[in-house]
Amino acid sequence: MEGELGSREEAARWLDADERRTWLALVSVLVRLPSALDAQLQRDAGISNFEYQVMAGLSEAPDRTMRISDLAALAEGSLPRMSQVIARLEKRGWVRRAPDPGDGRYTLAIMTDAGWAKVVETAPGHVEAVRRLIFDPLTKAQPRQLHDICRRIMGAIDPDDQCPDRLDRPSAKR
Amino acid sequence: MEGELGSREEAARWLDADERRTWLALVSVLVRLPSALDAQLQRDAGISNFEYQVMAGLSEAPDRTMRISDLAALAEGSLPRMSQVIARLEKRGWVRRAPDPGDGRYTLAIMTDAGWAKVVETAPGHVEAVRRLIFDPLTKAQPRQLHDICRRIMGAIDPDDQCPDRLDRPSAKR
DNA sequence: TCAGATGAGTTGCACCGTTAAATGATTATG
DNA sequence: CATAATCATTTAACGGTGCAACTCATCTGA
Repeated sequence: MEGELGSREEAARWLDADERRTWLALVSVLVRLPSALDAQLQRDAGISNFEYQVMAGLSEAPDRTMRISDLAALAEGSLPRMSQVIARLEKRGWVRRAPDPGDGRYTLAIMTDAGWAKVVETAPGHVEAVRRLIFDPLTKAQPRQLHDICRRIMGAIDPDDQCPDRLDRPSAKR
Repeated sequence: MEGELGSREEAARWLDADERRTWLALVSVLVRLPSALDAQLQRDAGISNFEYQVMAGLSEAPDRTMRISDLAALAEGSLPRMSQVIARLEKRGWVRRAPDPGDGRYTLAIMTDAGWAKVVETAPGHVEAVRRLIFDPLTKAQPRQLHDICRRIMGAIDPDDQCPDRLDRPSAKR
């Protein structure tokens, strides 16, 4: 059991040299980009990237209010995780909970004024980081290429869920 | 403190609509692709993606032996993390430890025959997943575009570390 | 040779995420 | 209308990761 790898699994199609280079480069980005973004937010705002995404999503919702389950879907996280995140944000005074008046099974997460202020304060630095790490180093044509590539990969991962359409800034109020 | 966002931080440059779409698509990939790859490995082989990267890296080293610190650098993980991963792999009989004869400060991680067998057995399914999720949905031109984009982003994150040059299969022995 | 400095690795602790079971509310069914 | 089934959320137990403190080996400079 050592030579000729692929004796079963119908002789897997290995990656060629170019594909391997591409794959390794992608893996690096997959590992380092999230941690770089997390580092910026943690350092400058004391929150995680995930927490920021939740805050940003909530800040753009009507009345800055959303059901926890919708928020979980939006931020692509599990329900228990979202429950804990909301608990943390609530403890910091940025969000409060209320049962959904229409259906008591749902819990609404409501962003407080302090939460809104936090997003407004945090967003510019975060967007700046996104721009610096992603858009600045790319040529004019590459963002479009990247977009197409990401859509195709997402299509392969999950034919449904074509990435939620959400803004990434505190919705310019009014 | 609520309107006109960006009163400080010298009026941040917001993302325009195209950039935002690209950014959201990339975020989805950043979240879902690693978890999809993890799911495949967990389901078919009972190991995490990170553990597999470590095993794969070790399987290609001379004598299937590497210093733990080099392995940590290769897999882009911290030293404590690598120490624990090696401990897990050792417990499963796939790796053993030995002090470096040349310099007792280093510890060598040595892949056992069982570990080699595990990699040989696991690799095809993993490569298949990589191919299915990434290369199959892309056009002929896109892998090269993706490679260039990733290199540029990595350059912005960390001008050094131009992603380790490592293979991604059990090096065909001999 | 010996005390201190450096460096690899490990360990303890806190935090975060996942999974599975528990809770509370609502709807379906008899 | 009572009971069961379903759904959103929470809670509990467990595993993995980062950080800081600790151990041990080696090197440095008298």
